[in-house]
Amino acid sequence: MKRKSRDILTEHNISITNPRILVIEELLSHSQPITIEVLQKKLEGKVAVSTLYRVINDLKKINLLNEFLSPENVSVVELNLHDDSHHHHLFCTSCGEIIDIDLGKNFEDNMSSEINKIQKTFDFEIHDHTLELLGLCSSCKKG
Amino acid sequence: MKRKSRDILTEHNISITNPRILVIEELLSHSQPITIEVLQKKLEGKVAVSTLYRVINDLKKINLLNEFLSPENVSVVELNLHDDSHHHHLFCTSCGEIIDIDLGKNFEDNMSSEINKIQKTFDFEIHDHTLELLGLCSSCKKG
DNA sequence: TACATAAATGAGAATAATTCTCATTTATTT
DNA sequence: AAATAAATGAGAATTATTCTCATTTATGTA
Repeated sequence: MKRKSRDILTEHNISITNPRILVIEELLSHSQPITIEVLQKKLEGKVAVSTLYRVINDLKKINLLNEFLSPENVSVVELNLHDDSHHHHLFCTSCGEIIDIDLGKNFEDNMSSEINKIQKTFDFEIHDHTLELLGLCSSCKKG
Repeated sequence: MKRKSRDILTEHNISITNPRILVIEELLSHSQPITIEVLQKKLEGKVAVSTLYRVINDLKKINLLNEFLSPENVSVVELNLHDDSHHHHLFCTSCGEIIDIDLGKNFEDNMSSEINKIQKTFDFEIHDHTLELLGLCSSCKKG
């Protein structure tokens, strides 16, 4: 894990420091996005809070990390190891779980043509889009 | 305008106060969403900052106002006069302009069926979705 | 219309998340 | 291994938002 974290930093051409390794290791050990609050707790005593924020910004700059907001406006981060970063999020509004999802190719194509129409209507040049789905996860909808 | 603002408050069954009237008037005079910062400037000297936030929360509670975040995480508000609040946003990432958009019925239908698939795949119960488009508005894409 | 009660306001203090500062430590390059 | 550049830690500063509480305003009732 430490090795992998180092390799990631090397590949991205930024210097290898302990805080960066620790942050990446922590994110690697999660398969899903986590809030900054949780990340902070996990690194308590190992990485200063100011450094944590700095590392997050450093990793964002080289596009190794995505940051976005949950429906309650809480900052959430996730590693973006491969450059196929285009995906969407599914939020459980009860427990806060967040799941990365991909949409079917058909649907993404559909969306592209819809976006084309909108570009023309509003004379915009659209570069990106986000789609987020909100609801209850399987355990919360039962409970 | 003042009359209309009063009527809106009456319809929604909350007490009619000056700060509420002023906030609603200000929002009525804008056809598009505006940031809290701008709203604050416009009401400077007329409504205390703490009251502004309180009024925003009051109006949100009765679903008369929507609040959301721009791509730069700036809070943006808009009146929601009719209950057909389902729409999406188009952001200019250069000047910050925000436009309300509706998607074609076909496309929304398409989205519904995609969402159905996702509900099954992840065993979620999806209640809502947001779609935001980011790009350059007609003047920014030229300049 | 006036009174009593409940609700809303203003001003500034408190809080929370994030960024900044700067002296010290750690990486990188040679 | 030394010199230079970059990153870090600790806490101060900043910003947006919420909270507190004494005062003002609105509402319901007689």
